[in-house]
Amino acid sequence: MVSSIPLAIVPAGEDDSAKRHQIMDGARRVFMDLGFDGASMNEIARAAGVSKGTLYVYFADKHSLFGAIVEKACLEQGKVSFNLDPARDAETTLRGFGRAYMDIVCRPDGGSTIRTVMAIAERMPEVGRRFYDRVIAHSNQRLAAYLGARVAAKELAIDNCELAAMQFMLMCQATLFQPYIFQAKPVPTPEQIAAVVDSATGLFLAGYRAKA
Amino acid sequence: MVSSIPLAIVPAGEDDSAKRHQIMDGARRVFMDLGFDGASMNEIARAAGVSKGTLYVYFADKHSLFGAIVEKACLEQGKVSFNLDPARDAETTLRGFGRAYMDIVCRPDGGSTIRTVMAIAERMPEVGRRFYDRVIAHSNQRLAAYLGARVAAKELAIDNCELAAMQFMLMCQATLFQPYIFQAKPVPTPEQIAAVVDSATGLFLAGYRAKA
Amino acid sequence: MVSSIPLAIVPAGEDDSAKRHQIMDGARRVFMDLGFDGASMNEIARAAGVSKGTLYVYFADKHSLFGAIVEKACLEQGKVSFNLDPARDAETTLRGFGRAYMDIVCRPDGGSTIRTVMAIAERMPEVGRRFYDRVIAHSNQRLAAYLGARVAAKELAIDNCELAAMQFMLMCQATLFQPYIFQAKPVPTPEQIAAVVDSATGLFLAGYRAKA
Amino acid sequence: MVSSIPLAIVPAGEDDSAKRHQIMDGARRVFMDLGFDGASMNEIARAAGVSKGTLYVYFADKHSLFGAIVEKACLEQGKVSFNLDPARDAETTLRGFGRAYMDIVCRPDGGSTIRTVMAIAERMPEVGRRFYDRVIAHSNQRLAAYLGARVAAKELAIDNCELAAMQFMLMCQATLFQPYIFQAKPVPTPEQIAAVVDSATGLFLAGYRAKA
DNA sequence: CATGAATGAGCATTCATTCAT
DNA sequence: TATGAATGAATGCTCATTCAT
Repeated sequence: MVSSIPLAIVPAGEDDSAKRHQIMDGARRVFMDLGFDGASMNEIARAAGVSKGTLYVYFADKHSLFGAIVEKACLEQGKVSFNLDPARDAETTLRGFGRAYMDIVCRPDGGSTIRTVMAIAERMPEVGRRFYDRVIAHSNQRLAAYLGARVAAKELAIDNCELAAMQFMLMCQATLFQPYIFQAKPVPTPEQIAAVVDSATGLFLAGYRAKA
Repeated sequence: MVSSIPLAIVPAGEDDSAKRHQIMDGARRVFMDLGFDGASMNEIARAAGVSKGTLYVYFADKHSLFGAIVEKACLEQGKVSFNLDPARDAETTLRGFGRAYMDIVCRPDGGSTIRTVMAIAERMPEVGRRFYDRVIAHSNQRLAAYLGARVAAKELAIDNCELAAMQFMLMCQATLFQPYIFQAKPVPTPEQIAAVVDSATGLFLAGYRAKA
Repeated sequence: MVSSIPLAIVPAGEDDSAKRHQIMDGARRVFMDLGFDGASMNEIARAAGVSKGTLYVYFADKHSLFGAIVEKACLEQGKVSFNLDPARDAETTLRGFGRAYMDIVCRPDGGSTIRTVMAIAERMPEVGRRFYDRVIAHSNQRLAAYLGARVAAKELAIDNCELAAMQFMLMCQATLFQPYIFQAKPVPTPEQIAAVVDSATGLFLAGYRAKA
Repeated sequence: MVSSIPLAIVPAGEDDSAKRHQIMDGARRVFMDLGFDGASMNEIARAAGVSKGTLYVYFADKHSLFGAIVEKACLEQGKVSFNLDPARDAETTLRGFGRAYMDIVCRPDGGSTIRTVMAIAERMPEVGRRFYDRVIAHSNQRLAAYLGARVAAKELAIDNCELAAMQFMLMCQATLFQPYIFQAKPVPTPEQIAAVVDSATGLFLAGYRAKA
């Protein structure tokens, strides 16, 4: 009797199969709209266009699926390229960074990701921590590195670049992000963002520009 | 001698009954630990030390109970008295305000409240909005009013006091609040808070102190 | 030591206390409107204007209260006096009886009693049986007795007076009672009743009048 | 020889799935025994031999399940074929109809259906109305049509055939149906039914046979 | 006797997960 | 591999009943 040797072996990296992507796409929409508890596997299966059983072929359980979604969001948000050319002057660069940063933060599913992850952080601390490290701290470090370069270039005078970077990032959110995420005001317009980012840039440079 | 006059009469408003407080205390802990969906009425009853049925004597349903708890948190957080004497100088006042503000925000159940409310804001917008108005916007307005007074006193030069107040409040959180709420770092120490608030105060005044 | 002899002893027949009546009145309305299962002790207490606890002072439980209500309804419906003078001629008497009978049967709470008792008869057979005996069979026997008298008076020729009485009573309901109780048609008007009773009387006498 | 063509294909309409029937069978027994409120979904699941969850795969909720059962009972009771050949003589036909009709009404679950539907009619009027229309009124109309044919054939002289049909149907129940449904007497024997139907037929024809 | 706060078993319903096909 | 029918534990909520006052 001939033992049948399979002609095609599933590649090890089948993790990236189209089906898996399809599931994650559907799941992301449902999780971000309804939160972890509000999302049902039924709804996710429907949104992904697969059967409920298939969900469990690709993901061990609801937690794993959610974790994978957040991981992917981390990857994507971490990949966003800001123009942080160390040779570029601070004012232009900060203005540009601020607007790009706020665009991400206030993008419908950007805000939802933050909200959804924050919501579950108490019960899934590793998910929260990972999101913080990969998205927030990562952006912060990139901006801090840029600021460090401008300090070296003598344009800026900053003691603690990470703190300064975070100060700038948070000032860019002032009056915009919190009302948006608490559903008190609609998503901010580009004009509102520009005005707040300009104000943040002004205040930042007033304090951190190197003295002549 | 027979005393037939009761010395203490239970107030007519049952809203303040001990039982109601007891339930809200237990429910707050459970809601803040597990989120709205994660908290079960069974668990809440156990935490409050009453039967499930009793919960429904005092609150119409889970939403009402949750709403009452958020409302109470709003009230308490809104009642915190900051020393915002309009005659007091900005540096001292901002330092004091910043520390007091961060103490509230980072108090174990302060952060949990913010997280829990933010988590449910998409599905219970009125709860999110109310929390934003009563807690965040309210603090912001109080600080903005103080800043306005210092502008009038010629100590500060600020265009948009509400924006400036929010910028200050957010800078006070820099590197502290987000890691804490995403479970990436433990609750900040008073020393950490003091350092960040000092930096925020310095940056703020560098930009907003009236020119001689 | 003197054993204190109570000055007022609760009379044995305290069953008829005003409170008891008050409770039964409220309970009857609720039971007849909502059925046994649909009626809650809370609603009954409210309708009766007493506290829930008081209900249990007078009645052991919900079943007992319901049983007492039905018993009372039996008593009342059994006491209704029809004009069944044995000397009166059959046509007039049957017409009168038929209308009076249908008035009772279709009276809002008459129908409700029948419906409510019938509904519960499977689970509380003794209640159903008792209602049948005291109300339906009883009316039937009274009419049968009258018919017997008219047979003796040679006006009628009937073999089985009980069967004949029941035939007449049911014919009086034709096209009126069932649609009413199944909610297919509103409660019949006196004119409708009169017409149906007249037809029943005609058919009855055509068959049972003694031949010359 | 290999047969690869399936001989029986499952029909597309899941409405007729075996599981659905199985559930309805179990549910019918429980609903008819305990009434709508008395029946619990737990009990129904047990009686049907499926899990509670499965109930909700096939029926949206308890009301839908109950409605489906009543609907099915309507269908079945409406489908019963009476021998109402318009050419057949009235006496034979009425006797046959009366017995068949009483067999249905007094069949164990016939009475239970009537009782159960009547019980819920106040709170689910559309269910009550539908049962009346499909079962009671429908039988009545078929008999009325037959009577109309015999009037045309000059065998009978009837003014209002629907009323006459109902009179006959109700007379067939005399002394049998009410005691049975109120649990005062057991289900009638065929002999008892025959006797009562014969009496009803006699009375009916005495009044409605066309005069020579 | 009368109260009404408190109870907890029971209800209808949902949903993450499994498994035969 | 993919399915979707089936499960049963868990949920929010109700209500008959009890009992300290």
